[in-house]
Amino acid sequence: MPRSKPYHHGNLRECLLAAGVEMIAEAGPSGFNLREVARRAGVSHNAPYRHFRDKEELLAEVAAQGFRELNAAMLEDAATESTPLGKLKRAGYAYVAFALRRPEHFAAMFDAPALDTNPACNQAGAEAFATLVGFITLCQQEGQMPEGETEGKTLFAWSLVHGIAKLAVTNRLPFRSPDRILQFAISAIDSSIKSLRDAN
Amino acid sequence: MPRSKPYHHGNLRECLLAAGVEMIAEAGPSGFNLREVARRAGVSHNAPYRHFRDKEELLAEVAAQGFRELNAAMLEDAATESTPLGKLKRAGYAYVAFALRRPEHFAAMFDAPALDTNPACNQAGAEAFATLVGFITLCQQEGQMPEGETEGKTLFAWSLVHGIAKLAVTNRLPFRSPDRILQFAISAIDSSIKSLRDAN
DNA sequence: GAAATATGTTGACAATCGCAACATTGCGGC
DNA sequence: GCCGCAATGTTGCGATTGTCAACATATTTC
Repeated sequence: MPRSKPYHHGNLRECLLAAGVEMIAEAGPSGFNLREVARRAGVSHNAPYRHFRDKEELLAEVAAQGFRELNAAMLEDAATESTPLGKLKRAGYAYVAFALRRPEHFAAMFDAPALDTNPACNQAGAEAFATLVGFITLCQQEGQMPEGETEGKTLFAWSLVHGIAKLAVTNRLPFRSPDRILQFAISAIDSSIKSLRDAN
Repeated sequence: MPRSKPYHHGNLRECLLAAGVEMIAEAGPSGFNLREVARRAGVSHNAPYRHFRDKEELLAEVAAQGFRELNAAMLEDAATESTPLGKLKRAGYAYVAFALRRPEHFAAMFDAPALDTNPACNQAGAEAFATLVGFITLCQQEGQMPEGETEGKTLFAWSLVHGIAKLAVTNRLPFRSPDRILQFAISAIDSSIKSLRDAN
């Protein structure tokens, strides 16, 4: 049995991450603090420094975890559709739905400054992006979208859903319920996909 | 001369706001702190509390100032075009350009939690939104866009440019220079406007 | 079994937010 | 012209937090 359990606590690193995810969900990026995370994990306020360089690094790992969940949600939702275009739409829907479901976590994934310098976070983010690229490539291969400019098309789609998600999460959209927001998201995604199909 | 100058400092409130704007530009929302703002204004660390309830309120006013600048930039840029569609495109361009020019200020305007509860900030934000609504209405009146759904169309356009701006500012777009980003923004805006013109 | 290393703890310091108490300045009523 | 009062600014304080340094303890390695 190679390295089954670390030293004292058991596996403090994972516990801290879990506590961090929990705390982000409750307090958001501004209320997030190392000492409380340590408290929740039942260790002293300095124990986290054995596993993370500083608060920022722990937060970045929490964000990375968010990207993985987002990616999983997109893949799962897309799997319920059979056509490439259907999958793409569903992935966009899942993106917005994730933001609505975990607003604080979503904020932690994108708002933190210099977050793009963390390897784990970048990796996880790139995988989520790759999922979108994959769906668009699929659309192109099956003739449901013009060839070429795959990256540009993906960035266009991503920008739209990201904008919707961000505005929704910061309460900038004039809809009262999450359902109305998702409804708007669907119609916006539909419109944008039309423009992706027609133009180049 | 009615109330030309307040009491001791002169007009501390305005000074604090200016210092706040300056500080946001340099340190961003996370590095922003009341005491440094007070220092820059040359007053004690508690003087700001006579003009703002707390740090959050000062930040909200700084954000409101940002919305006014953003709005002015959109109006100014749009004025260089004569057609309604041209104005709309230019406004979107100005939106992204503003975010690139003042990334920290842009972040302060949208990332701060519970920022939507501040009246001044809401007011300024609503005015910027109204500018967009105005351009789209104009497009509809001049027959360059189908009638109806004005708000929905505006939200669609806003979401797109906001997404581009946010992703750009957080370094998520694979472009190296601001110029390349703006170039992408223009093509994305063009695509989206096509879909607004064609579909409903 | 002992040395080295990984992990966790205690204590300290500086910075920050915001409160409370105090000082000063300008205004209105007489 | 003078005095009380409210507006404005200051000093001092406690609580919280991030992070460093020194110390303690458990695990692995030889």
